[in-house]
Amino acid sequence: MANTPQPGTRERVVRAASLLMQRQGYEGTGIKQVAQEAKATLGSVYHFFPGGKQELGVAAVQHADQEFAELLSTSLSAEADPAKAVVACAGELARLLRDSGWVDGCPISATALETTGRAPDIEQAVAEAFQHWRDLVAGTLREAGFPEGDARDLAITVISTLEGAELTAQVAKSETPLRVAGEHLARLIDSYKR
Amino acid sequence: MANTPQPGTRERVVRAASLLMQRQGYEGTGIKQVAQEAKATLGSVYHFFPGGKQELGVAAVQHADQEFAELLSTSLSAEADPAKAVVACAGELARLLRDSGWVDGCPISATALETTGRAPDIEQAVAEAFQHWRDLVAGTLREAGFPEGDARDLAITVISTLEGAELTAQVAKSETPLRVAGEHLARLIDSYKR
DNA sequence: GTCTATATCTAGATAGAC
DNA sequence: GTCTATCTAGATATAGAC
Repeated sequence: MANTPQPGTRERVVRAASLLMQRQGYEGTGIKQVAQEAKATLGSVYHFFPGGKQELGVAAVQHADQEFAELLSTSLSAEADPAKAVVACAGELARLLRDSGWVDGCPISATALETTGRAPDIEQAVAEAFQHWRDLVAGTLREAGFPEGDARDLAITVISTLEGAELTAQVAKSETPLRVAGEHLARLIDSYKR
Repeated sequence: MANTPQPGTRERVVRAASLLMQRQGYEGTGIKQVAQEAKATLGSVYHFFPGGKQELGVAAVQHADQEFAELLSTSLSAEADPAKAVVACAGELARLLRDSGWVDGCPISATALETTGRAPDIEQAVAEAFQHWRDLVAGTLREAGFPEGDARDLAITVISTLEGAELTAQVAKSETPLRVAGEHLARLIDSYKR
C-alpha cells in the first residue's frame, strides 16, 4: 500500500500533463509547459515519450482514468444505498470543483472533445476511461440488487449526467447543477426499485 | 422570414469559426483555417474582428447559442407532453451526431472547457448560452403546468444530462447514451407529475 | 537519463497597397 | 473591404554533449 516513495521523472511528467490538460485541454497545453511544471527537462519528456505529444496525451488520459476511478470507487462505497451513494459522489465532485476555483472539472472532457476524430490513440484511451467508469457504477448497482439491464442503462445515465452537470457547474461557477443532478439521479435510481 | 440572401463575409467567417470550434475546439482552430474555410482573406477576418481570436471566439459562441436554441425550440415544440418532447430532442441530437460521423457534438463544450478561467469574454458568452438553453426548457415545463421551482430544477438537469450524454455518445460513437438519457429524463419528468 | 542548443514550422497579428 | 507580404513569438521536435 506504500504508494508515494517520491515519484520518478516519468511519473511527474504524466501527472503534470494530466493536470494541465484537465484545465487547459490537449491543444492548449504545451510540452514545454508540462516539462516546466514537472521540473523535468524537455529532453527527459521526449526520452520517456518518443511518440511526442500524442503519446503523452494517451498517458495523461490513462492516468486520469485511474485517478477518477479511485475517486468514484471511494465515493460510491461511502453509502450502502446506491441512490445515496450517487448523491454523495455528486457532492464530492462539487466540492472539489469549487475548492479548485472552478478549474478542475472532468479530467479528460476537454481532451476528449478536442481530439475526437483526429487522434485515434487518445480517442481510444478516452473511450476506455468512460467505459471503465460506467462499469464501476454498473457494478455498484448490480451488487445492490439491480438487474443487469437496469444497472447498465442507469450507469450510462449516471456517468453522462455527472459529466454534463460538472461541465454546467464549471461554466456557471456554481455547485447547484451538480447538487441538483445528484438528487435527480437518486430519484431516478429509486424509481427502479419499485 | 426570408433568411438566406447570400451571407456576407462577416457572417461566413462567424459560421466557419463556429463549426470549426465545435469540432476542434478553440485552441485547435486557427484563424487562417477559419479564413480559408469561409473563403475570406486573413485581412477581412481582422477587419471584422480587430480584437483577434478572442473576439472571434465570442462571436462564434453567440452564433452557436442562437442556432442550438432554434434546434431546441423546434424539438421541444414537436410534442405537447414535455417528457415526450425531451425524448424527441435527445433523438434529434443523436441523429445529427451520427449523421456528422460523430464529430458535431455540442457546439460550445470544447471551447467552454478550454477557455474556462482564462478568457473572461468567452466564458461569459458560454455561460449566457447555457442559461439561455435552460430557460427554454424551463419555459416549456412551466407552460405544461409544472410549478416554477420544479421547472427550474428539471431544466438544469435536462440540459446537463443532454450535454453529458452527447459527450458520451460522441466518445463511444453510439446513439445509445443519448437514447437512454432521453428515456430516463422522461421518466424523471413524469415522476414530478404525480 | 539529463541537459542545452537549435532546427523547423505554424500560430496570431500587423502593414500598407489597392 | 479585400488582398499579399511579413513580423514575431511560440509550438513540436531533434541532436548531441555529458
